[in-house]
Amino acid sequence: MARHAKFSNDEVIDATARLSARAGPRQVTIGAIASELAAPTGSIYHRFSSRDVLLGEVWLRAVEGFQAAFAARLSAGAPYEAGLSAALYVPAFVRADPISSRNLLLHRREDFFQGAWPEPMVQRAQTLKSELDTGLRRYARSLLDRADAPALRLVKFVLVDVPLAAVLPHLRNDEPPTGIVDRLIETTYRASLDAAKHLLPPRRPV
Amino acid sequence: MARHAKFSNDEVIDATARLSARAGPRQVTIGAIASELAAPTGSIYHRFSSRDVLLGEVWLRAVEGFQAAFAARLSAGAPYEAGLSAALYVPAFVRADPISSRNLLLHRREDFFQGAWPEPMVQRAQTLKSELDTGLRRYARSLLDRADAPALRLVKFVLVDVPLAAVLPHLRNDEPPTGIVDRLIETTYRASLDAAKHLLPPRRPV
DNA sequence: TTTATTCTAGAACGAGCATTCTAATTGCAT
DNA sequence: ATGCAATTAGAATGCTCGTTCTAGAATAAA
Repeated sequence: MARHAKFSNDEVIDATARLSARAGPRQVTIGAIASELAAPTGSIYHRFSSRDVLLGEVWLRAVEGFQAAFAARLSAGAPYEAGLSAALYVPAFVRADPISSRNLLLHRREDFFQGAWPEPMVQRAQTLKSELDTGLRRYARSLLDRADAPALRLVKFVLVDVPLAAVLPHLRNDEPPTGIVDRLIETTYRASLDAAKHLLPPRRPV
Repeated sequence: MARHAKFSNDEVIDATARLSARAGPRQVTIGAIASELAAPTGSIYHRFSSRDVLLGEVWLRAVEGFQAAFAARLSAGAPYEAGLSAALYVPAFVRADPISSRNLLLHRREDFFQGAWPEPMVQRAQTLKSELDTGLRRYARSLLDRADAPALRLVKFVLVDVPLAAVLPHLRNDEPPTGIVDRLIETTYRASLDAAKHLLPPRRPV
C-alpha cells in the first residue's frame, strides 16, 4: 500500500552518531546529515520531528548501551570484584564502541539538545539516571556499609570519574586506550577502597 | 583629546567570562554580553574584533592564570612533593576562582572558538601548551628517570587527569570541592607513583 | 570655540540553519 | 489499470546571530 523507504530510522541515527563523534554534536546540522546520507532534508523530518529529538536519540542510545552492561557488572558477584569489573568496563566500552563513547564522554548532555524533549525521552533519561543512582547506592552500602554523601562521592570517584579520566586523553586522540589505562584504573580502585576508612569522615548519625 | 570610555576592556571580558561560566560559551552571544553590560553591541566590537577573539581571551586568561601557579608548584622543591602540591592545586584553584575553573574545565577549547584566531593568540596558546609539556616531561624525568609515552601518560594521569576527575562533579553542581576531594587526589597520587614500576612497561631502548 | 579623536548607540545587513510546505514518485491493494 | 498511502525531493520561509555601518556625543588640545 505504500512506497518503500529508502532510508531507515537506524541509518539516519547512525549517520548522526558518526558525524557527532567525528566533529561534535554542535557541527551536526540537518544539512550535514542529509549530505552524509545523500538524502533530502525532508526525509529526515519525515522520521524525526526535530534535531533535538534526533540528537537526543543518539545520546540516549549511547547511554543505554553503556549503562546496561555497566550496571550488570556492578551487581554481579562479590561487591569488591564487581566494582572493579564495572570500572574496567569503561575502557572496554571505549575500545568496543568508539563512536558511542566519543559521543558520551567527550561532550556534555546539553550539547545534544537544548530544552525541548518530548515526554517519553525525558522519561528514558530519568530512568537511566535513577538506575545508576540506585546501583551506586547499593554498591556503597554493601561494600562500605554506608551510603551517605561522602561514601557516594568515593564510590563515584573509583567507579566512574577515574575510569573516565584515564580514558579521556585517548578519546580525544581518537585512538584505543592502551593497556596502562586498565592498570591505572585498577591501582586507583584498590588504593582508594583500601584507604576508605581514612578517606571518609566519621559517619554522621542517621 | 577624546571621549572617556564607559566600558573597559576588562569589564567586557569579565562579563563574558561570567556568562560563559554560568551557561557555557555556546550561550554567549554578543547580544547577551551587551545586555549583561547594558552596552550597545557597537561598543563591544569597538574593542574586540570578533566573538572568537573575545571568547578566546577569556579562555587564554583562565589557562594562563591556572597554569602559571601549577607550573611554579611543579618545579619547586623535591619532585615527589612538588608533584603532589601541583595536583592539589587543582581543587585549590577551583575554590579560589570558580568562574575561570568552570570555563576551563567544564568545556572544551573548541567551544570557545571555531577557527579564526589572530596570530598573537595562536602564539599564546602555543606557548602555554609547550610550557606544560616541558614541565611534565621534566617532572617525569626527574621522578621516574624516563619520559617516554607511558611515563608521560602516568604523569599526566596523576597530575592532571585525576585531579580534574575529582573536581568535576563539584564544578557541575557549582559548589566548592569538599575536603574528601583532596584526600582522593593524594591517595591516588601516592598509590600510582608507588606502583609506577609495575604500571609502566619495561623501558624501550632509546 | 573649534576641531580632531575616541566612544557610544543601535539600526541594518547577511549568513547559516532548523523547520515547513508543496510537488513529485513509488509500490501495493483493489 | 487506478487510487492511495508512504516516502522522497528540495525549494521556500523565518529566525537567530555575528558583523558592519552611519550618526551622534563627549573630551581635550589648540
